[in-house]
Amino acid sequence: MAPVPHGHVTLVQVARWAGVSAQTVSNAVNNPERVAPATRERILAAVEELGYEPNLSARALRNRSSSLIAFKTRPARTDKASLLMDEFLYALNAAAAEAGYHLILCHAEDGSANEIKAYRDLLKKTSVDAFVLAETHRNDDRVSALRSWGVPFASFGRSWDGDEATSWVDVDGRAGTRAATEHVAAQGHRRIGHIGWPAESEIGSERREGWLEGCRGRELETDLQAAVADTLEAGRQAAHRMLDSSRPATALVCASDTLALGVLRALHERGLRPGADVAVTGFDDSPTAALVSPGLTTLHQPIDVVGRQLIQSIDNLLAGDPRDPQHVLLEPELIVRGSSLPGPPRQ
Amino acid sequence: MAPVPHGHVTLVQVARWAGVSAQTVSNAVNNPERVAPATRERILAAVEELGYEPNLSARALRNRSSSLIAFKTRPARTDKASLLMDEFLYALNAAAAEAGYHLILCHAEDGSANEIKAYRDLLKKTSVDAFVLAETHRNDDRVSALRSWGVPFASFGRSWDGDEATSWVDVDGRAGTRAATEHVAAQGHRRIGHIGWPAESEIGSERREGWLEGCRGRELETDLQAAVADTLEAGRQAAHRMLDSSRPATALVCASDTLALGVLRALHERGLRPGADVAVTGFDDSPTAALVSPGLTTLHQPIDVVGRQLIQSIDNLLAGDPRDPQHVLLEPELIVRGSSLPGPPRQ
DNA sequence: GTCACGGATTTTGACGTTAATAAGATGCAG
DNA sequence: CTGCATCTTATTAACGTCAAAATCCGTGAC
Repeated sequence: MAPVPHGHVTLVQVARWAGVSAQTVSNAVNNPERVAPATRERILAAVEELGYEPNLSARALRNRSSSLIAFKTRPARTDKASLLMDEFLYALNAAAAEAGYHLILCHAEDGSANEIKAYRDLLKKTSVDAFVLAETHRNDDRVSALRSWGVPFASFGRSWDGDEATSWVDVDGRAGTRAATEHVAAQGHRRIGHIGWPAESEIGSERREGWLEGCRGRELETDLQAAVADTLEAGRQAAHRMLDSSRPATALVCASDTLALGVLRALHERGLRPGADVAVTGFDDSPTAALVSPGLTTLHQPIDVVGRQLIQSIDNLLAGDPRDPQHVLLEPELIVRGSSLPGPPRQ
Repeated sequence: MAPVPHGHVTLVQVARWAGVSAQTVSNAVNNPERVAPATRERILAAVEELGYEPNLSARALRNRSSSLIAFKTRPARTDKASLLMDEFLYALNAAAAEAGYHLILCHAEDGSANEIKAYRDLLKKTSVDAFVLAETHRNDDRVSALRSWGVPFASFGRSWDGDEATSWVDVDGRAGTRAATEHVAAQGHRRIGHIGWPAESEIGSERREGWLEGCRGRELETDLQAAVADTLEAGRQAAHRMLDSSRPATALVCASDTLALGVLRALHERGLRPGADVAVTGFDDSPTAALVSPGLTTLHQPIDVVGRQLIQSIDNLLAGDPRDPQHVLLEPELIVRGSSLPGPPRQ
């Protein structure tokens, strides 16, 4: 199986074994067409036999390219419900591995200056091939920094500055929220409120737009709306306000599961039943959404597709593919659970 | 600020700038004591001025050591409440960065054979310095593989085989569960049930032991116990059984937040109030625990300490530190919320 | 039979770093 | 003033890989 105990097998050893020069082995591995079929076969057999794997450090040194893709993790805020970044990281890593890349993690304290410094350091030190950004926003310093360095990158989150040159993959929050709104409207709700984020948030604005579109499509009023921080407590208070209104909401479409869970808490405090009395929807399909009683209707992001697409884009970029910047907008999937359905709460 | 636009700065350039040889620059950076103070100062100024960062690929090639630590991500199971691995990854990466390492992610489909293959490939290709394992279990193939290759590693999760040679960091599930049990006993509960995992799970067994110890310390009966899969549905059903008993439980101590959420669902179905009617506790302090109503009493794992300790251990290992394998058992912290307190549910 | 062509293979050198070793400078004892 | 130890700096070579250039060899044209 593994005839070599340790002592990494190198090109030269394979070459000796196959009775050719090191360069020919290199060619057999990287440019098969340059090598005569018979020789190639013999070499590949040797590679197999000896368990040769090219040394990436040497390759990186020689080629100035490491097949490393960098991604910066961020603290898992425990007051948020969403596992999105965890799932994203897994999906991204799986896609990277499939395409022959490795993911290297970057660490920086909060603040884009720190982050940019960390990127630059990593770049100098390791010749990473590309970066993946997440949670981009308007006037994102990271984008301009990476662009000014000429480093390939792709982002999970569209380029909000109308920057056509950036490859990105995003999930259509507007379409998702509209779908949620139309879903509750289809259950007969006419007073549909929206609890979202402040206007500074591009993502929040998109989701609010979706709710507006959903309401307008059915000629429903859109006076019940709140723009609050993404915390459970903020959602709870906003829900109370909308239920205290003279013409209270019978459905609340939220910009996140966290906010929706705040709504559920408010309903609980008022002795109202989610679904039966007030329909509630969230966004992100966090684990919590499936675990609360009744289950929370929410929007699921096709995160594995996002990962694959980003790697795909980076692959194109690195290959110098002419049809360069790709822009991919994916539809989230509405997951209907008890919180938006009338009748006895079901799971 | 950055006088060099791109074109990585190398040792030789710094050397030229400072009027010394490349080796002297290398020494100034890595072995300051070998260089005369005045020269050192001049060189470090040049390093600063030119923004020199050592190229890790070249270093890895030369030294056969990359300052890379590998960690395998696993799929984020969306039916689980816990963000533990997400938080862990962040903590580990932060600690690694602080100590001058980088985290490289490893991908493998489920199954320890795949995982071991992935480890071996990574090792051959990148000369990673060390591995971090998580969720170790009895007869863990990964441990024997890594040991047989002579690769340094440390694990989050103790070595269940009584293997003294492995460095590990773990959280004391037994002490945690005992604390939870004693906490509900202190609220006056006398019929305390336990919903945990099957005996194959070492972690589950530890937690069950903690409950047993807590009960025995107060001479309470221990007949109400269940060993089930870690799903919400299993927790729900187990709770129903224990509440259908002729002498039903008034408190349920669970091995995970997921199970505890199943219990909450069962209570909801029965019209019982968590805390007031039946005390419930979980384990892991998942985001969900803080977000449900009432909040779920649970045990918080000091995950940042785990990360730092693991990197510390690896650092020692790599330094060839003689006081080699470190074993660190940390206490989880009991977070008391409404689900285990009598009276009106509070948050 | 010579020569040009082209495919297959090898040689050479460089990527940036550092261990090992050599060389140079300084000081001090004899 | 010679010789030797000490401290500092420089030279050499190697880590494994691969692009570029050089070499080799067989084919076919003239």
